[in-house]
Amino acid sequence: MKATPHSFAPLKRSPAYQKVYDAVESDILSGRLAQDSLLPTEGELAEQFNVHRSTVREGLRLLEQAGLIRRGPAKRMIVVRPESEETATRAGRSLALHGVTFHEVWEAIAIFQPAAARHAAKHLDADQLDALDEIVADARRARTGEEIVASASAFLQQVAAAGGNRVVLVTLQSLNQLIASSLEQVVDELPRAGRRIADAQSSMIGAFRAGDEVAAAAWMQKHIDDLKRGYEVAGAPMDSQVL
Amino acid sequence: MKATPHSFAPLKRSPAYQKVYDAVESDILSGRLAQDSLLPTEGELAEQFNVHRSTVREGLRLLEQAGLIRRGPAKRMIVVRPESEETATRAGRSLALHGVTFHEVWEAIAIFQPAAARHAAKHLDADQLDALDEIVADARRARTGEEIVASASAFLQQVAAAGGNRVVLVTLQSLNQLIASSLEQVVDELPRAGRRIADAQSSMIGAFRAGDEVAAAAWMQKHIDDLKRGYEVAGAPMDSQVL
DNA sequence: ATTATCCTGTTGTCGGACAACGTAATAGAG
DNA sequence: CTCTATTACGTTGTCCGACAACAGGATAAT
Repeated sequence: MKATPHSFAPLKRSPAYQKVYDAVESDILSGRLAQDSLLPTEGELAEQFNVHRSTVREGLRLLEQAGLIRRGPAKRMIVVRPESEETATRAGRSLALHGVTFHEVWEAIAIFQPAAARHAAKHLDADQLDALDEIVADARRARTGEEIVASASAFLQQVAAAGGNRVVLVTLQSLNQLIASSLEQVVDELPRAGRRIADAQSSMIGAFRAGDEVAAAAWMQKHIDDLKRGYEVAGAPMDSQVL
Repeated sequence: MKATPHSFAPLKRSPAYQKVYDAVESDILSGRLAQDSLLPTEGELAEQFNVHRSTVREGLRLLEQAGLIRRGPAKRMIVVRPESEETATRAGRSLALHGVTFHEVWEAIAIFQPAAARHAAKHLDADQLDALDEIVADARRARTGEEIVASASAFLQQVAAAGGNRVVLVTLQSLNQLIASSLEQVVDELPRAGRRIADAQSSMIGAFRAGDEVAAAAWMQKHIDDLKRGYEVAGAPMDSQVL
């Protein structure tokens, strides 16, 4: 046996379009390319990098999917920051691909969202409380399952947004997105649970107004249990995969 | 005023490369394209979709960046599932780009991780407890900041993994990744806090063994406070951006 | 049997071309 | 002179065709 004395890294020669991506990404991350600024035209980039326009375009597609650039005015590409919603979508899809079940998603929400509610109780301001009232009003008006899902999702979202912590918001956003997509599959059976959901939301708002963290968390727990109940009543199996 | 009677959706005609992406993505998500299976060659795809190979390639770049395909043997593309660490990294970078602060990340963890600890107290089995003991032992042995960060991160990870809920795991993974990268910036000052951290971990394990949810959550809270303390002692500003 | 060599299929890159589309500039109507 | 219609132009989206670089398998030579 020769016994490899030292194994060097595979020494990957990345293709040119990757180099294009790296170069532009670097300039975006470092701030040399400001947000909302227009990217040079494909032709200019091709000239600057000294590669063919097709190659530039492949790099642009990478940047596009990475969420770092977007079509701006006149079809030109502009630099943007990845929207949290997109990131949430991507994260959710990744989980879905791994075959996570409704139960896992629901459980994760049951764990995290009450904690977020407790935090929200300390930070919600008058405007945000009004927004919550609005959402509950919508919920009570809701007749179809779609509307109920939408309002429940909006409610959770609003609570997550309280406190102005973007990390908390994005984290819960992806979870809410997943649970919503699951609930939408069984919307027809949800109107039954609509009342219970709205009641829990109302009680929670009461706790928020009183600044009662413990009660807020408890009501959130109940609210989330109601979501599961709706899912179960619809006869959907808890271990079915989300998507 | 003409008064628009009804505004139709912008009716976006997506470019062909986007259609290619959508078509392939759909087949991957639905499972029609199995994991690890080879994608048809660019030429074949071009023929099937009836577009030019350049167009196909742009679509492939989108799929590549989306993490749905990867270069396989003989340079051919193969179908893969996005790895959760990758997703976590991506989510983290997105947040970093939005300029989230250390405080936001820390706060998010302070909100979520104790809740996860409470959940873990109900699900940790003997093996997992042993693994935690191992981690604490490492923590006590740790001299450098790097080692402390690594063990703290491993500890949080292990707690997140308890209960076998992948959604919980992935969610906390990205947060832990972010906080770890911040702490690594100030590792030199961390050894001071090493002892406190290890003590909190030990106490938490005790609570886990006793199945005491409340105590577990409380100790986790303390543990996370210690992480912040370490950061503060290092003189790093809480509102500094993570990266 | 093992190694060196050629062959073939695919990707990476290039050059060029043209239609579709938006924007900005220009001419025309009031 | 303002406002609308039209034209001209710049840029993207897509196509065509071509070729070198490479990896893997088949083949020939040792």
